Amino acid sequence: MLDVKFIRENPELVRQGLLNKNAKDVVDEILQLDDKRRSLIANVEELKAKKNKVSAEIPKLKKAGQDTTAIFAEMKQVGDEIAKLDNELKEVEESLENILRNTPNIAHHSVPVGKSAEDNVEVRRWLPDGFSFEYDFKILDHIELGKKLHILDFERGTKISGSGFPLYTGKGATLERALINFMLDTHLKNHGYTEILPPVLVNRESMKGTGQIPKMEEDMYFIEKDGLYPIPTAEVPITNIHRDEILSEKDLTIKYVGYSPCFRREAGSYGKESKGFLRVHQFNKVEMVKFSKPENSYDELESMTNDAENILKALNIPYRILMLCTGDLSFSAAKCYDIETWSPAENKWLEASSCSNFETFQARRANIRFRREDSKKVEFVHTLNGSGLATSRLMVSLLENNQTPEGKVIVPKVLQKYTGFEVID
RNA sequence: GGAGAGUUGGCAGAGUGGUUGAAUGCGGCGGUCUUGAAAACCGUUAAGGAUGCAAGUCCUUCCGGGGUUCGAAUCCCUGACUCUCCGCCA
Repeated sequence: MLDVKFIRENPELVRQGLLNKNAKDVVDEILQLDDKRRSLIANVEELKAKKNKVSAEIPKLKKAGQDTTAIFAEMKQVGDEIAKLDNELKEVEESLENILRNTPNIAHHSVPVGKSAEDNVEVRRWLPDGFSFEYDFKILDHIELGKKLHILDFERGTKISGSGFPLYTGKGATLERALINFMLDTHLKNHGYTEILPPVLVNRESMKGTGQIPKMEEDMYFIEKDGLYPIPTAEVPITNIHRDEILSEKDLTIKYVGYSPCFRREAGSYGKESKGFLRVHQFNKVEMVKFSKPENSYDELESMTNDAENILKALNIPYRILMLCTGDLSFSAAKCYDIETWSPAENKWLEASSCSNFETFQARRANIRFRREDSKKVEFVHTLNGSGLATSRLMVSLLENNQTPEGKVIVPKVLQKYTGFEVID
């Protein structure tokens, strides 16, 4: 959520920011409502001050035995007037809040201006030693490999739950679990994160806090009976750990990492992009979340991206880093790096991670603040998160890049102590 | 699922309709004393909003929402959560 005060003071900057993000220009609408709001506040507070003053006098008058009938009548009127203005104010505030909650974050100045994914900028790429985009044997895709090696069973997954619910079997299940553990261990031991194992059903407040609601409501599963949402990412419960809290400056940066299954309806997105693992309703993800001081958040974004990259380097998977342009940034993000891994069978790059800085956008929604040591002032923190990483997309690249001409899959060295086997055949 | 009790400031805990934003204790911060520290003593210690250059002034908030009243932390309704007992159960 953007700060009204900031919009009031920098209307043109915000206007341009919204345009760059392909969003509707709501600046004037916001400013009008804000004006109305402030004038109503001035009126109603004046009346309230009067009410308070008189109310304090009444016990004294009563004690002195004076007749208070006239005052009561007058105060009744003041009370009615206050109620009326309060109602108006509430309506204005609700409209304002409604617009603000549906207005995206604006991008950091370092983000390239652009319309769509085509304008994203490749920042760097990393290829394993001896890697080539040319293969001297026929590459199988992850679905064929999964079937042949009896490690992925999409048909039975569909029988059990419906399309988009992958079933891992045998060494496939073990490999998945190994991957999760390897990623968690790396972030804990090498990158200094604290592990979290969060609830996977959350309440509405939490979904609002991280910005999935109201804008993305259609893409969320919802358990009506209990008013709970299966999480689309561990970002939601982990960021909400500190909702409505004032953190100590000395505790920042807080770095959490957690594994969770992720649930997404992906409403209306069936088709060629959705075969196998490319788009699923349930997948596993290890998520990194940071709570940072504003002045450090962009350094933290770089290091978080590196943390995710280190996983891919260790797994020997080719990847590239894209800086998303303004038009392709998600609703809440001010800056974002996508990490894409290479799929030889698809012959393209697949998004496996997104590392974003939300600045104060989520913190303002979720009311996450910290107190400065010296000035004792309270400020919003910056929140960041990044996948580290999503195993389903990663699994595509992992299987395809490690296949042999005979159609076996070599388990990457770093995973072997987790899997207990070196080859899947 | 059934019955009951509760939710007050960083924490503990008073307060059942009228200067209560809220006693008291603990904790935190500042000071006096001390070579330093402890103890003791004194002071201070919520967040948000409106207005103002500022100092300040004012408003809101005692779990959330609604109501009664001239006036609500206090009374009524409702929702969430916590605890105890019973039932059920990984």
